[in-house]
Amino acid sequence: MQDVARAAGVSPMTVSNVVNNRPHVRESTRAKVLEAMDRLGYRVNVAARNLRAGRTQTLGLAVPEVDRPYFAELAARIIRHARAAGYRVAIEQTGANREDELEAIAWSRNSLYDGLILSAVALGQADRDLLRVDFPVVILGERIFEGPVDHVAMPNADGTRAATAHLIAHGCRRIALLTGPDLAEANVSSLRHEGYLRALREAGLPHRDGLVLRLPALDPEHGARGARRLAERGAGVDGLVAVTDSVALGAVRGLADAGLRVPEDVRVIGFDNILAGAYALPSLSTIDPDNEGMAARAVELLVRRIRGDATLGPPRDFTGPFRLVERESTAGRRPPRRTKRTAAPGR
Amino acid sequence: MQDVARAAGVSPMTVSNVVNNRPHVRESTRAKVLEAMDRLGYRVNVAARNLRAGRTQTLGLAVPEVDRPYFAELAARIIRHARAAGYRVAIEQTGANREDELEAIAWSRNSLYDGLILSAVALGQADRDLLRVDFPVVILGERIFEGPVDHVAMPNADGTRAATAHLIAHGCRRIALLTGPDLAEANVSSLRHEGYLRALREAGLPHRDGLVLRLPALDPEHGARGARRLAERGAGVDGLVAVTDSVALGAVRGLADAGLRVPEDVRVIGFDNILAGAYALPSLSTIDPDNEGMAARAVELLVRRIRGDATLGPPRDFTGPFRLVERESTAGRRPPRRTKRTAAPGR
DNA sequence: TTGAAAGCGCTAACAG
DNA sequence: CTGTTAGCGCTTTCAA
Repeated sequence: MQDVARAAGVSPMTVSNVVNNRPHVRESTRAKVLEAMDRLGYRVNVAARNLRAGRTQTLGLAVPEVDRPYFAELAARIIRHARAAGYRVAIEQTGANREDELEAIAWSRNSLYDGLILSAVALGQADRDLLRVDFPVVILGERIFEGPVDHVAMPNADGTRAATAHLIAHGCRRIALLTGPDLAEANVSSLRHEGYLRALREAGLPHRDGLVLRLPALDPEHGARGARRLAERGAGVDGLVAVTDSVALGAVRGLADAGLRVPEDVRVIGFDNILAGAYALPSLSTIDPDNEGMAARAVELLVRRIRGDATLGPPRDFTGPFRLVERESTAGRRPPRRTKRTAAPGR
Repeated sequence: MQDVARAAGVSPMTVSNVVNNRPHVRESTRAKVLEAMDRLGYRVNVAARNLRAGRTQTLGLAVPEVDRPYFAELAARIIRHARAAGYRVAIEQTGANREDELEAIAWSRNSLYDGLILSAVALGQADRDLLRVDFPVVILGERIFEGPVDHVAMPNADGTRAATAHLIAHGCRRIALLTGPDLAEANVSSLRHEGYLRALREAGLPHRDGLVLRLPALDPEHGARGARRLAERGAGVDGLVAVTDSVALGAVRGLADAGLRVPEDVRVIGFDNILAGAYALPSLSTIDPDNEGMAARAVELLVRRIRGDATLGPPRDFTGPFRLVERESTAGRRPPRRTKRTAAPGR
């Protein structure tokens, strides 16, 4: 910048003003500076700017794994909204473990990001105090009640309850649940598990322990394996709720491997409404937790906290609406009439 | 840091040495400093460190869209390898357009990242000179011949050629191609298109214009739409090559919508070996371009360039091997007996 | 083993 | 409209 200033015959300050499109620069001066910048191939040093300005115009986004479709789609949405608000997004991968989630917060505070959106899956009630930081953080997806930071939560229990009730309404009586590891903390798996139990209770159906499988990871591989195990046990399952769509898609596969058809033999429903579910065969029924709205709200909240918006008040919990998306995997024995969607629902 | 130094009764330099785990610090001093850091809740300011050190220990990764499974999986791999080499990764989204890809390079040079891995889809031969920058860049996926930077390329043409030959070997005679927009530049779509044509030629099969569909985007939605269009045309297609797995999965769906079964009526093969293909129904045959090897090599190359490794020589092109992964979508008329194995991912 | 001095490149605040 | 001054927090260099 010094060099550009010298070359253009102005002060570094004026160069700075031009670089940042600030007003009060005469057109002729601006032109001179731009010419010099161009000639010398000048590029701002963002590190210096960040240091001086004390902010980076960058939001951190910490997710368990970038290659799980739900989080990949979430990241794309967050990036879109952040960009619209003038921020870039840096993605951190936490591997779904508590230490890395806390580490993500610690790192973020090292003046790397102006704020952090944390898609927490391993943090729980007990970590409340660790979140008591003087740094804008929004927790996404989880519900750590009364936490010291803003939350954009999913209707986990209500969603799974609706999903389970949907299967019951379609005549299923022996409904299995594929869920995740059983941590002490309330998390996606336990909350969704709860919704499943509630729906059974409300319908007066017995809860059978053998129909609940806890998978070590929420991905298609474990979904397929779990579904196969259920089928091989001969539990007579006629409905299956998976706590995520990734698991549900794997489960459909696993059932097919065991010779069971979806939805004829077993109806399957997931949670998340990932894109792949709409194009799967059969297409996957699911709970849509208003992903777009959650992303928009998380970014909006975070940006307002960063800007010190006083009208926000103390940290709050937001839980959005959900919508049951009915597709082929839970369709009636006879496929619906709308020819386009009904072709080859089985296999 | 000043504060910590004062509190511990040492100089800032000593604090710095402790923070960075440098040797030559007496144990008792280290303990004193750590205690003070802890008590004051000290956090390094990475912006300042970056400015002073002139490097950020961060690699940029520019991909068209983070939520396309191929790129999401690529990102996860790059992050893993980078972390092993002591770097973090910041992901940029280019939206698959030329301006943003060039912009990614420009931004990266603003002392934000130490190097950039660019998964270029819109840059071509004509942009060679724009890549002539004094900054470590590795291009991934594309093949801009004789470019001024390192390339880790995919065996695009050879892969699609093998995929097409595979269909021919299975008796397909009217093989369609679902490819991407037809840019002037050589890109994924055009290179894979070329491989398809070569295989037809080598088998003495006629090339029919009506069997090649150029989709506006390489996603399941357009894949499904394209496949439906082909089916409705009554082109009598018995095989289908898609330039990516995402398109192929959509195509299977579209064919089903049109009442065609895969593989019985139409055999389908994709390219990329994304995870979802292994768990789809039917599981998707595909070309595996050694994704793991490509990611490892890209990171290794970039890191060596950053470190100024002189043994590397001038920029080079690397093209890895590929492997045809045969799954249900191209299986013989009778599905194979080994149901278990077909679901196993070819990772 | 520790410390002092200097400056990375930029911009806020104010002066001209 | 443009320039001067000062310093963000850290680390490289060299001396003690």
